[in-house]
Amino acid sequence: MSKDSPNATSPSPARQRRSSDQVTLSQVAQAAGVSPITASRALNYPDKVSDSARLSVLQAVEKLGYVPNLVAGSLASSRSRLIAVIVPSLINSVFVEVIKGLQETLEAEGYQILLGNTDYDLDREYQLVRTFLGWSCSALVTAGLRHNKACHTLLANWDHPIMEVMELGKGMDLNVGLDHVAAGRCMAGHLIDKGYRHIVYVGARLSQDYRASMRFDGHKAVLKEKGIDAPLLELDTLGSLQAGAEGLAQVLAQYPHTQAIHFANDDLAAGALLAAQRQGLNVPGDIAIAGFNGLPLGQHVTPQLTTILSPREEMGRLAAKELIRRLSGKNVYRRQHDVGFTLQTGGST
Amino acid sequence: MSKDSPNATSPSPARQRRSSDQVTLSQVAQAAGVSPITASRALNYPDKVSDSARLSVLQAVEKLGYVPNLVAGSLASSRSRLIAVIVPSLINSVFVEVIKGLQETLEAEGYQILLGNTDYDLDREYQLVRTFLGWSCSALVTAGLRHNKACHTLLANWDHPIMEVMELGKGMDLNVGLDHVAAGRCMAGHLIDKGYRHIVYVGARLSQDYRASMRFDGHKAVLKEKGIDAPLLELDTLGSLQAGAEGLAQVLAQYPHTQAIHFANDDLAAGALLAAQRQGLNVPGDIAIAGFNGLPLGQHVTPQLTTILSPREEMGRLAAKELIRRLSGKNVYRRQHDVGFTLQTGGST
DNA sequence: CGCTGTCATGATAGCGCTACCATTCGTTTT
DNA sequence: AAAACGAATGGTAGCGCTATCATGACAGCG
Repeated sequence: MSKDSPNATSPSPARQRRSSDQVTLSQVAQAAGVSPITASRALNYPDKVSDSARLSVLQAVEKLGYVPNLVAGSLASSRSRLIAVIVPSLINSVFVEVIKGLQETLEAEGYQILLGNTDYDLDREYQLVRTFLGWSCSALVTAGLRHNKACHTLLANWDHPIMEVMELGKGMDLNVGLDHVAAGRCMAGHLIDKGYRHIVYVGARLSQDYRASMRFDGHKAVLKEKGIDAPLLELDTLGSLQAGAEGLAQVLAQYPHTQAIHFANDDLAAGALLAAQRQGLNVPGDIAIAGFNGLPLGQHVTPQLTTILSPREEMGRLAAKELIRRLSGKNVYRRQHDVGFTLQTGGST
Repeated sequence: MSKDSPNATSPSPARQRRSSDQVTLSQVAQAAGVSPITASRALNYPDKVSDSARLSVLQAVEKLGYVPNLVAGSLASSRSRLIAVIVPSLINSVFVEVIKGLQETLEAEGYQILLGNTDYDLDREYQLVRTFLGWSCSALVTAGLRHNKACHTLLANWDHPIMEVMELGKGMDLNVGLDHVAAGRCMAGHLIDKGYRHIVYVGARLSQDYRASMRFDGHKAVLKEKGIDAPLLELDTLGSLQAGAEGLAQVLAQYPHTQAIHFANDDLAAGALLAAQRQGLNVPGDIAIAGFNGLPLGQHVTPQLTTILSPREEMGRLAAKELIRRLSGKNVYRRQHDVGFTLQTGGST
């Protein structure tokens, strides 16, 4: 008579399925003496059920050790509380700080982060975006305004918020960042003001780190306005202290008259500064050094590094706040937010 | 007679649902002239269908711009290709490097990372674990062997791989890390060998960063064996260059006879070293300084920092490889992997 | 020639949850 | 007093995909 056992003479096909033996919401509902849908509401919209219902559901959850199946919930509601975050690199601490800002704000609102790393490859970015869309993410955060064609098309047809961070410009949807051309101009202006005329810009893999090349554009423009030549030295390694040391050596060899070096970031600049120190060069007497980012390290070397402070965690936090605002259905008045930057002059220039 | 629906005379209630207007696999199948299940197989198990079927499905995918709904797939198969990664901090670059190692290996195998940050709070960890289990993650990676009771129970009943990284010991399942007590012994031994006798250990928030306090345990044991006192200075800030500078000042004030400082990590140590430099102190003549981690910065300061190199990215890569091995059903012979560490002597001791 | 095994394909039935409506009941409105 | 309303709850039907079993075709084998 009993049909559940494997050896019974089952009349109908009685297809069985791996039943995953997880506690389900229905079981919770049964234990609480309510319908499944009421149990669902008790957990997701607590003020839509009576106090007594809510209480008995929560007790049943506790008693049975129920863990909600978010996959099922997302499928049914097509909402996921997942936020895709795509960055070009995790080595570069700059992106990590933005992630941190995003993280602390989003997690507090109950969102989880799906992390993707493109390694500066736009095709890789497209693949990641495809995958993430498949997870019905609530929103997508990506570093930078540049995407390949397929990616752009995909995102343009996607009806969830898209937040592009790091740089400022006409994005697909929301945008939080800073103006890198202006930052480049700012530092070049500072170097000019200090009286330097032979200035070399040193970057690492500018085709990848195109924000650094935007800063060079700003730098070059200022020098051009003054009728000064703007030589560029591009290193073929990732930005690092080591690369900075090498950059210094190459500049001294190729441009012996150089008075100041404008590095694309603080890792390079600090590397050069420490290398100069080891070689007994006087900074800024023999050579002035400037960076970008405002890493803590720059404030602990002697002389202190002249740099441009970019509010990275703040950028992440602001981006997260704007996303949350949008996701909770509030009106968005400004799609674009400039977080700005600050010139931080140290003894190195 | 006619209900609210725009045009049709629907006899039954004909409940409608937000149809999300996404291209579905069924549509792809129809366009390709096969059944949905064959389309599914063509995408997930390409060698289980005929060449012609696979081709027409792929063409239909391309033509319709189909993006697989991974949520639905996961619900049906109870597999997700998501890996939960839980770390205590993103400020500390050490964890980021482990994440990086995990990331590059897992992403290459088609897994995505769900990132969680506990801020050194075990209750927070429990919440994150609960959430992540709800996503039917394929595996979970967590930094450290310590969990609260609820978390432990939850994980013990979970039938997916669990990887605990950073430290070495009897874990719940898989474990990749290094022996922090031994690392502490190693550095203390080095300092003793160098002839130092007045040695202070300086850490930051040791109750949170209990791995640093394990290193202190090793340190203390060695000193005790030699009959030497092992004073401890605990700072109440997070480890940073700034905190290192403060640590140095406090040690000099409280323990004026100190010959060497064993810092819990390189951030602190480098901060102290740079501060010593600014103050005109001779390192190691006036005070010797040692750290832990082997951050690049340590190799660029003068004198070079004596430290213990921990293979962080390698730890992430190895953990990922072991997980993948397990997830693909292979036998696991060793549940525990010691990635070891290397004493790197510089001029600072 | 029938039996068995392999391959490609399909029909069916869920995975666990929530959107959508319907129902009930007590309260307010006219 | 009848009608209208809102709050709490429940029944039903999917969300889009895949596990399971069933089927038909064809090859190998005694």
